[in-house]
Amino acid sequence: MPELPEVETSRRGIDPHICGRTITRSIVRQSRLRWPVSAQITALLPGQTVLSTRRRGKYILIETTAGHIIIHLGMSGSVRILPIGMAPAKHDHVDIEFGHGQMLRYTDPRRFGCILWSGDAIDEHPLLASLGPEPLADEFDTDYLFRRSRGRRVPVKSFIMDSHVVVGVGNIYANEALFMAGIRPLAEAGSVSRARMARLVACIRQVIAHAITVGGTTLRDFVGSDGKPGYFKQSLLVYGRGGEACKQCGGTLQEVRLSGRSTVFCKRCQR
DNA sequence: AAATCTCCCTGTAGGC
DNA sequence: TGCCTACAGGGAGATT
Repeated sequence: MPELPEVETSRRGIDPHICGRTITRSIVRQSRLRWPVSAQITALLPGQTVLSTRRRGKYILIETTAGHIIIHLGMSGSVRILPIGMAPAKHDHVDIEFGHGQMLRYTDPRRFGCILWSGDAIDEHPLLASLGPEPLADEFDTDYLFRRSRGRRVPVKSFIMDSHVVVGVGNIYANEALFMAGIRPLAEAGSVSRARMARLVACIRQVIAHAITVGGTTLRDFVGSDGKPGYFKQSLLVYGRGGEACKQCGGTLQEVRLSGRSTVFCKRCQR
């Protein structure tokens, strides 16, 4: 699934192809995504010019002369730049065509993503307004995470996966970061010491930063990802390895379900 | 307020 | 081999 690094890689990939370009037409073949595709995508976009793109959490924000397009890739979504006229495949739900003969094509088999419109101040959009800091931003530090965690009895894994606490930490990275930090996923967030929170912050930043550096290779040509970028398999320490041997101590990795998410950890290495 | 549950959807893996 | 079912997962919104 597209994690934050893939989303950022996608944004960087489409940016030079659409910035400064004028939209000539939008085609919505399937409007039933996470939410219905906003009517403005077809009604308002033609004639507008793309001014810039940026990313907030896992949302791609495309600024146009009339407002912003908000795109989320869900867990199976992708965006590609293709020549206008290329026949759509089964899950190619939306095309945004440009005057220079290219189009932005949105594909999403499981339709957990969304394509929405915001005509007003984008930062005040309900989906974006209360998001936590970016994991690589300066404000995501030990003080911040420690302070936010006090009084919270939720498992620390759920805590760091809460986008209101910090954005972009998906299930894979949460499992990996907690293993790297030596913290049990089910520990109460509020009971994790400041020193251990410092390690957790460092590990989250490290795993995300690493994934961004290698993420570029998996999506470089913007052919749809199959959801399992190659770099994952080889570098995963715990995710998807329940029942297998811990790479650190050799013990058997435990696997439990935590709020519906597969959670893997080592009883010996994580306390 | 905080924690937990539900739901959206389909490709894939596993069982028989 | 082929069919059938269970499962995975981001994350908002409802519920407890």
